[in-house]
Amino acid sequence: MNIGDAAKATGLSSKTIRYYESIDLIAADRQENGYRTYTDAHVHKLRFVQRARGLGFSIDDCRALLSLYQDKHRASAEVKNIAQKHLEEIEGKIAELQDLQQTLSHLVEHCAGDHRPDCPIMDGLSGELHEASAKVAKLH
Amino acid sequence: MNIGDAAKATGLSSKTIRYYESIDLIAADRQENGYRTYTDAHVHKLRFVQRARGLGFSIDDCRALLSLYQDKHRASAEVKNIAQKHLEEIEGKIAELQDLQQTLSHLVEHCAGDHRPDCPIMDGLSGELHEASAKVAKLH
DNA sequence: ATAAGGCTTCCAGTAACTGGAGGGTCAAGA
DNA sequence: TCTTGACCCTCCAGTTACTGGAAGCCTTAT
Repeated sequence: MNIGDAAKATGLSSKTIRYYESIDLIAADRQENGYRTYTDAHVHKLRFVQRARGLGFSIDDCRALLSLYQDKHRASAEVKNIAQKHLEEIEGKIAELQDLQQTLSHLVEHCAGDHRPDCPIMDGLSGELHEASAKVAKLH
Repeated sequence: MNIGDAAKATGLSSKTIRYYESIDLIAADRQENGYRTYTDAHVHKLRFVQRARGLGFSIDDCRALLSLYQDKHRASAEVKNIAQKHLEEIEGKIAELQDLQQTLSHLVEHCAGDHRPDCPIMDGLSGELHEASAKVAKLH
């Protein structure tokens, strides 16, 4: 199977597959003409990484997960540990974004959005943001 | 005021302030010895950008906001438009992350995390993820 | 005189690709 | 047989918003 077929089979782009090889994540065999060749085993690994990336795991996490994937004697605790950390990062990011969302939506709601220059968003950005946030915080 | 003092006054690092100058975001005056000089007006602009960045606005958004900040005849609609778009992006990201969080926490909860190799997380990554997601979706 | 600190510029690296240039390879149709 | 189009190859640059570090000047205090 050439790289284009592997790409179709995995949902990754050829570029991305070459990139993964360049960072020693997933190696491919080569034909005489220099073309990369992919077996079913290669495709399974690529799909594995594609799914892990889709869940937001970093390439480094993928590297670790891939090595556990191929380790018959792995402890599920190692896998869980990686996933748990990633989950906590995601939860942290959600909390951060929700904070921003609170502050921003408050500002946006109070902006007339017309031809006049007066603007609570600008007021917030030019120095009254903490006060605004404090007000929002009080409401909850 | 030298760059170090401007840094302390704004909460930005000297490096970052120099970077903002290098991308033509906020220019500084120069002394005879080549040192940058900052006035109160400079510091206000720097703080403005620092707050906007803190709310997650991109540098390009900051550029636009800064120009509106200095425009006495701006229409608040322009500001609101930028903020609204940004807010929508944030809400989109929150939704994405919550999706990941659902799927991941489901997988993590069902992993024993012991010495044995059996692992629902690995199962998910190696091909049963969609089924797992579907199950999670059904629960809600 | 020298040492400590602050200032300067410039280069490289970060994460994970993506786009594009320039150029081989292969199979099918005229 | 030639050519066309669809592949494939490598290498370089660009993306975001900085951050770290090297090499070297300026200033102030001891």
